[in-house]
Amino acid sequence: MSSFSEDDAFEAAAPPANRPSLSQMAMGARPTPYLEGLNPAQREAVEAMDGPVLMLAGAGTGKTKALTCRIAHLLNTGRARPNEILAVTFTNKAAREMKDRVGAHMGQSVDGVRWLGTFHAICVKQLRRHAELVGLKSNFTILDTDDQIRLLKQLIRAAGMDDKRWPARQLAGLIDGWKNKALTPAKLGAADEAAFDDRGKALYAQYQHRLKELNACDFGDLLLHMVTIFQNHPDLLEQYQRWYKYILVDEYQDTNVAQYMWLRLLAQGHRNICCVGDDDQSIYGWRGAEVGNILRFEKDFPGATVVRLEQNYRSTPHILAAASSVIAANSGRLGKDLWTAEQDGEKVRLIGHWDGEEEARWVGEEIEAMHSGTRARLRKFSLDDQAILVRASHQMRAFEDRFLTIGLPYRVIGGPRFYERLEIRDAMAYFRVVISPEDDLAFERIINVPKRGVGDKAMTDIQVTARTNGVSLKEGARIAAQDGLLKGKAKSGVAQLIAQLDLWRYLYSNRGNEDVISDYDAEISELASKLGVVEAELALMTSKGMNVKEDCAELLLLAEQLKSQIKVLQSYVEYLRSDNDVVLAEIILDESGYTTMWQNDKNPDSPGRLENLKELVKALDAFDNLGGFLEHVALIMDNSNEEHGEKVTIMTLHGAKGLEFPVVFLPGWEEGLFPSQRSMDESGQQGLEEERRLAYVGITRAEEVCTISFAGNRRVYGQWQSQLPSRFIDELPQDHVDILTPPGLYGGGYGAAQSGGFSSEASGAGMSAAFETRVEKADVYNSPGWKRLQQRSQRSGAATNVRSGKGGHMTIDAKAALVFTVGDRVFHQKFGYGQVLEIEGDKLAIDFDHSGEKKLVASFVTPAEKAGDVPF
DNA sequence: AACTTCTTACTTTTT
DNA sequence: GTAAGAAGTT
Repeated sequence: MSSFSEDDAFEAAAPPANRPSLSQMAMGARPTPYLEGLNPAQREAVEAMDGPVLMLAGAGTGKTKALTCRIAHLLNTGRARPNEILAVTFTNKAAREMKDRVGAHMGQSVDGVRWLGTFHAICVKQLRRHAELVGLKSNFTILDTDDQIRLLKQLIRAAGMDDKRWPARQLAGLIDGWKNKALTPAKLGAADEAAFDDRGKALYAQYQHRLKELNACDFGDLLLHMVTIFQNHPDLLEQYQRWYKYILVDEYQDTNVAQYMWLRLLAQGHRNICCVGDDDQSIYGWRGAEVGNILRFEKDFPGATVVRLEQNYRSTPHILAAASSVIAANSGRLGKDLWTAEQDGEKVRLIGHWDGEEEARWVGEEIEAMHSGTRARLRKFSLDDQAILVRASHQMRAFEDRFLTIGLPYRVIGGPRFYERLEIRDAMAYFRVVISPEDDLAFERIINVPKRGVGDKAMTDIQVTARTNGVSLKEGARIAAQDGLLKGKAKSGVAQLIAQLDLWRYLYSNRGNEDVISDYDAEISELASKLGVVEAELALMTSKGMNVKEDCAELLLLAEQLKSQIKVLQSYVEYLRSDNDVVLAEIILDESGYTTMWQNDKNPDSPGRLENLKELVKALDAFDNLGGFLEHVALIMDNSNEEHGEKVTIMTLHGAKGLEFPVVFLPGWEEGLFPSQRSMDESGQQGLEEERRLAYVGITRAEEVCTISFAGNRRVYGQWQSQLPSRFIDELPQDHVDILTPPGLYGGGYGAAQSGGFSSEASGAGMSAAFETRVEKADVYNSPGWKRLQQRSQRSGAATNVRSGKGGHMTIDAKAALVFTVGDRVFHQKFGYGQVLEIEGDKLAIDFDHSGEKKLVASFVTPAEKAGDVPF
C-alpha cells in the first residue's frame, strides 16, 4: 500500500524547506509566551524535561495544556526536533487536539511531529516498516472485529466444535485479552490454555497462523507484533530509542500491558518519558487497561519527578466536592485533592423518578428550562452546553424517543459507528477485493451480496476448490465456475462477479495510463459510429412513414444498448483520467448491483443506507487512492461528523472522558445499571471501583450544573424491573446536594424536598401512596442492594425513603417489601383483577379474571383492596 | 437457494 | 424489545 512510503525515512527527516522550521527556531532561544499562563505545578511539569516525569492530573486541571506546552518547550529549547518526539494518545481526537494546540503554542503548524498519534496509529507506522520480521508483508491489512469473528468462527467449526456453545465472540474476547497482556500463544499460562474447552491455545495459534496466511493482523497485533519485534531485535530497538529522544504519554492510566511494554522498551535508554494520567479516571480496565501501570510508575522509573495538578479550572466547588466524596470510597488511590478558586455555584441536584420514561420526560423539560433560562438562580444555557451522560448506550433510547416527540434537537455521540454499518462494510469489502484479490474474508462477504445464487452448497464447493488448489477464494471461485462445479444461477453469478472484479482491478491499476485510455477511446468511437449507422437507419425508417416503435423494436433496442455501452466506457475513461478513486468506487457500487439492491429494498432504512454509501464515496475524495482510504478507515473508527445546529449531546460516560459541559445530566443511577451488574459480577470489588471512577468522571464533566437522577422502575430486556437507587448516591455529600421534587401525578415520589429528605413529606402527600406501594413491592430480595437495605431497615425501623444520614451522607432506606402470597387477589391497570397462582423471584403468575394467565413483575400489580388508590 | 417464521440472547464501555 | 441466527417452508 502506498500510504506508507511518505513517512518512511526517519533519518532523512529534513525540515520542510518552504518555511522556517521548528528545529531552526528551536536552535536559538525563543520567547516562551506559553509558559506565562501556567500555574506552578503545570510549570514544573513543563520544565522538568529530562528524566522520567509522572504528571498526576486530576479532572479539569489543565493537563492537555501542560502536555502541549511541554512539547512546545522541548522544541523551543532545542532539546528535540519535531520528529524526535514520540507523543502517544488513546484517541484520534486527543491526537488531533494535541497537534492543534502545540501548533498554537508555537505559532505555526507542526507537521514535523510525525510521531504524535494513537498507540495503534504509531504502531502501524512502525510495523509497516518491519512487517517481515513477524512474517507479514508491509501492505498487510488490518482486520476489524467483524472479520476477526468470522475468521474465528471458521476455525471453531473446523475444529469440530459447536459454535453455538463456544461462540466466536467469546474466543475473540479471550484472544484480545491475551494480546492486551502481550501474550503470544507460546506464552500462555496454564489457566489460559485450558480456556475455551481446552482448545483456547490451539485456536489462538491457528488464528495467528491464518492471519499470516491472509497477510493480515488485528488491532491487538499492532502492538503485540511491535513488542515482539523490539524484544527480538535489540539493534532495531536501540535505533528507535535513539530516534525518540522524548516520549510523552497521555491517559497513562489507560495503558494495557502490551502498551506498557512497548513504552518501556522505547524509554529504557534515556528514560525521558513523561506520563500523564489520573488513576481516578481509569475506566478501561475491561479492555485490558492496568491501573497498576500508573500506580507503580515510580518503581519502574526510580527518581521520577512526580507532579500533581490539583487546581481545577472546570467545576464549581459543590460539583468538585461531590466528585471527591464519591471517589473517596475507592481504595488504593494515589490520592489527589482537587480544589478550585471559584466560590459560588449550584449544588449537585438529585432527583428520583417513577420510571425511565418519566426520567426522560423530566430531563427534556429541564433542558428546555435551562435553554430558556427559566430556572431559578441559573443562567440561560445553549443546547450545545448541555449533555446527558449514560452508563450504557441502551439508556439513550428513552431520551431519543422523548426528544423526538417534543422536538428537542439532540445529537448522539458514539452510536453505531459509520464504518461499522452493514452497507459501508459491504462496500469496503468490494474495494478490498479489488485492491487485494487474495483478501478471502472480503470476497466471502460480497460473493452473494447482492444475491447471486450462491448458497451454502456453492460456497462450500468454492472453499474446497480454493483449498485443494492452494489459491485464494476468488481464484477458487473462478475455477469452480469454469470447471462446471457450480451450476445454474451460482455459475453465471460467480462468473460475472469474477469478470467484474478483474475489470475493476484492471482499471484500478491503470489509472492515468494513456495507452489504456486511448484503447477505450478507440472503442468508444467505434461504438459511436455503429450507433450512428443504427440511428441513420432509424431515421430512414421514420421518413418512410413506418411506425418505428413497433416495426423496428430490435433496432431501437440495439441503439439503446450501444448508448449505454458508450456511457459505461466513458465512465471508465473519466475514471482513468481522474486523480483519485472516487469514480472507480461509483463504478464498482453501480456495476456490482449493490446500489440497485438497496434501491429495490423496501425497508424504511434503505434510503438512509444509500445516503451513507454516497457519503462513503464522498469521503474518498480526500484520498489519493482506495488503499490509503482503507488504511485510514481501519484506524480512524470515530464518527466525528460535525453536525451543525444547536443540539443537546447524548453520550456514554466512557465517551465523555476528556470533555466538559456547563450542564450535565447523569441519569440511571441505579443498582445493577450503574454500577453495572456485569462489571461487578465479572470483576468484583475492582469492577465496582472502576464503576465508581466512572461516576467520578461523570460528575467532573460538569462545569456549572450537575443533575443526577434515578428511576424506581425501568424496562430491561423489554421486561419491567424495579430498581434501587445506586449506592453511589449514598456516597454523595449531603451538604453539596439539592434534592429536587419530581413533578406530576405522583407527587413527591422519591424526592420530597429539602432538609427532611425524602421521607415524611412524600409519604404524607397521599398522592404518592401508589408510588410507594409499587416501590415497596419490588422484589428486593434478589436485588444486589438487598442485604445493604436490610441492615439499614433494622437500624432505622420501617420508614421508607431517603433521608439525611449520619456523617453527612445520603441514606436511602426501604421498608421491608410487602410480599404477595399465593391466592391473593390483585389488580393490574391493564388486565384488571386476578388471583396469584405462583411466585417466582420478582415475578408473579396471575390468573386474571378476564385476560387469563399472565406472568408479570410484582411491581405492576397492587393488592385488590388497594386498587382504588391507583391513580390511573 | 431464498424466503418465512421462530427462538434466543442480549445491554456495558472502544482503539 | 430487538436483532441475529436457526429451523422450517416454498
